[in-house]
Amino acid sequence: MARLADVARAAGVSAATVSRALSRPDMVSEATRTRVREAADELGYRHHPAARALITGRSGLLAFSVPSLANPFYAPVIAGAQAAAEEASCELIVVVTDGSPDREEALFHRLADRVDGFAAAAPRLPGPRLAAAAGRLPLVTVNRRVRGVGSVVIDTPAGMAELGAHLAELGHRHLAYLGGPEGSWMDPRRLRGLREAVPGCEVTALGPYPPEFEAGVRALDALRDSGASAAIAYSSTLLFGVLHGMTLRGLRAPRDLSLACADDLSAAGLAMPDITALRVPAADAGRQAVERLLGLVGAPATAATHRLLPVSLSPRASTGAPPG
Amino acid sequence: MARLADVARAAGVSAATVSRALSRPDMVSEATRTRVREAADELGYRHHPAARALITGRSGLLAFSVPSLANPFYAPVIAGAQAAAEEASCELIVVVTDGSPDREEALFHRLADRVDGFAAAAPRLPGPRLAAAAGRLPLVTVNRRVRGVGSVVIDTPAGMAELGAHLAELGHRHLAYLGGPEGSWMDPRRLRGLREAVPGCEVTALGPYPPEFEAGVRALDALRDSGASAAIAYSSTLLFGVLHGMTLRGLRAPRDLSLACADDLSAAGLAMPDITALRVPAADAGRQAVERLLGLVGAPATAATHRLLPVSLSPRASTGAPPG
DNA sequence: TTGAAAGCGGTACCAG
DNA sequence: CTGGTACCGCTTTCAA
Repeated sequence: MARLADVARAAGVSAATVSRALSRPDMVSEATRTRVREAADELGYRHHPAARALITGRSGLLAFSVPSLANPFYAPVIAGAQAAAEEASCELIVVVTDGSPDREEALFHRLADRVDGFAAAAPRLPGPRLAAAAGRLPLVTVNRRVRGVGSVVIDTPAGMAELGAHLAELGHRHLAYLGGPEGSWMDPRRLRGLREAVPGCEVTALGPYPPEFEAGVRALDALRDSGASAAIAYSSTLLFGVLHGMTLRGLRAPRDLSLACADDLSAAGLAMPDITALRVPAADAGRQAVERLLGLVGAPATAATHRLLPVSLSPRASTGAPPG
Repeated sequence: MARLADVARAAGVSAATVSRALSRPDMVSEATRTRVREAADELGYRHHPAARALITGRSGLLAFSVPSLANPFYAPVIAGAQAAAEEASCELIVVVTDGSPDREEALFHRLADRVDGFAAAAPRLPGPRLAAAAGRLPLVTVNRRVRGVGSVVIDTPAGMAELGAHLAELGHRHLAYLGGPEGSWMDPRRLRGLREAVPGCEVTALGPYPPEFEAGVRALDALRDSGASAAIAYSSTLLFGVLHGMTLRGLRAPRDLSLACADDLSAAGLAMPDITALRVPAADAGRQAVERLLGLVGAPATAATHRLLPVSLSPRASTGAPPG
C-alpha cells in the first residue's frame, strides 16, 4: 500500500505538500499539483480512511436504518440513498431494525461515534426518543416528522386524498382503507388524508396489516364484510394478496370491487399496468435524506428542515364505477 | 467525548493499562480491570473506531454486495449477514450493484481499503475478475463458486433434483423451467440439476426472466405453448406472476398445471401455504458468508473453503398429477 | 507556495 | 502486571 510519504518521495516534495495537493488543490502551485497527482496515480495511492478520519473527525460513513428489507418499498429508497452517498464519497451502512423501537434506539447508540450521520426510517420509535438521538449525531428521519429533527416525508396523505377524490368521482360512497403496519407513524395520517378528502363518503379502516401478500389474501374477508365498494391498500404487497384472493373467488376489479394502492407498485417488480396507484418518489426520498444529512454533517447547527415530496395519482383499470 | 487518557486519569492508571484492561482483559490484574471498567462506564467511554483502525489495520467494517434489493430473496440473506457481523462487533456496508459486472468490480476497488472483507453476491462478474479481487482483500462469494475464492452456496441444484423427482413421481413427463436472471452463474446449474434428476422427462427451459411479477404474467403464454404439465420457477416473485396469470384465465394449479418454486416464498412475505417450494436457508447463507469472511480476516492465508447449504422440499397443494 | 513538526486516539513493544 | 514511549497515516498550524 502506497502511503503519503511514498508519493512525496516520488514527487520530490514533502508529505504536507502531497496532502494539500490532493485535498486542497488550490493551496498548491499548478506545477507541483500535477507532479504530485502523477506520482499518486503511478503508485496507485489512496487515502487511508482511518488516518484521515482520525484527524478530520469524519468517517465518511453514513447509516441508514429501515424496518425491513422484505418490504420492497425500501429497495428504491436505499438505492437512492446509496447513489447520493456515493456522489459524496461516502459509504452507507444499512441496518435492519425489524421495526423494533428498542433496536432502533440501540443502533443509534452503537453507530453514533462510527458514522457521520444517521438516516432513519423509524416508523415506531417514539418521537422524543428520536429527538434525543438527534442531539447526539446528525439525524434525518424518513417518512416521519418529529419536532426538531430534519425529515424527508413522502406526501402520501395528499395522495390518499387524491385517491379518495378519484373514487368519489367514480361514484363510490363507501371506501375501505387497508392500513398498517401496526404502530406506524404514517398510518393514521394516510387514513386522515383520505377521510378529509371525502366528507361525503363512509370510510372503513381495516387492519393494521403487515405489508405481506398473505395478509392481503386474509384481509379480503373483512373487506367484503365491510360493504365498501372500493379499497385502498397502503402496501403493494398487501394489495397483491387482496387481488389474488379476489381472482381465486372469481371476483374482478373493478367489476366487483375497485382496488387502489397507496404504494408504488414498481418497487416490488410488480409493475402491473392495470392497478390504480400512487407514484411515490421513493428513490428521491432516499437521495434527499442523504443529501440533507450531508448538509447537517457540514453544518451541524443548521435548523431542522422538513421536506415533503409530492406524489401523483396514476388512475388505471382497477378502479371504476361501483357495482350496481 | 471521553478519551482513553480521561479514563486513565479517573482510574489512576496509565493509558496503556486502560487499553489493555479494555481490549485484553487477561493481561491485567483483576483489581485494576474492574477499576478501569468502572471508570470507563462512568465516563461513558467508547473506543474511537478510527484511532483503533489506524493502529490495528482493521476497520471493523464489512461490505456485502447484492445485485438488487427489490428481489426479496436477499432480504433474509442480508439480515443473516448483519446478525453475524453484529455479533463480531462489525458493521455491514450494503452495496447494490444492479447486477452490473463493472459496478461489482468498481465496488471492490472503492471499498478494498475501507473494509476488512467483502461478501459478494455477484452472479454475473466473470470468475477470473472475482478471483483477482480476492487477491486484494478477503472475499467470500455467495451463491457462486469460483476457483480459489471462498464461497457459501445454497444447493438449489440439488433442490431442483428433488423437485424434479417429486413431479416425475406424480406422473409428469414434461417439465418447464422458468429460469433467470440473464447471465446468472446459478441459472444453468439449476437447470442441469433438474435435467439430471429426471432423465425420463422432457425439460423445456424458458427464459431468462427477471425476478419480477410482471415477467411471470407474461411467461405464462410461453409456458402454455411449451406443452409442459408442470413448471418450476426460479424466483418466487416470478412464480407469483405466473399464478396471477393463471387465475386471470381461469386456470388452476395443480388441476391445469402443476407449479413449484425453487426459491423460498417466505422471504417475500409470500408465505402462501399451498405452493410447493424449496425451503432455502437464505439467512444462514448470509450468516455463514460473514462468518467465513471473519475467519479470513483473522487468517488471510487460509485456503478457500466452499460451503454448500442443503435445501429441503416442501411439497404442497400446487403440485399434483398431470391433467388428463 | 512549501516544509518541519505536532498531534488526532489508540496499541504494542520494551523495561522495570 | 504496569508505565513509558514510539508510531499507525494523515492534516494542519507555524515559519521560512
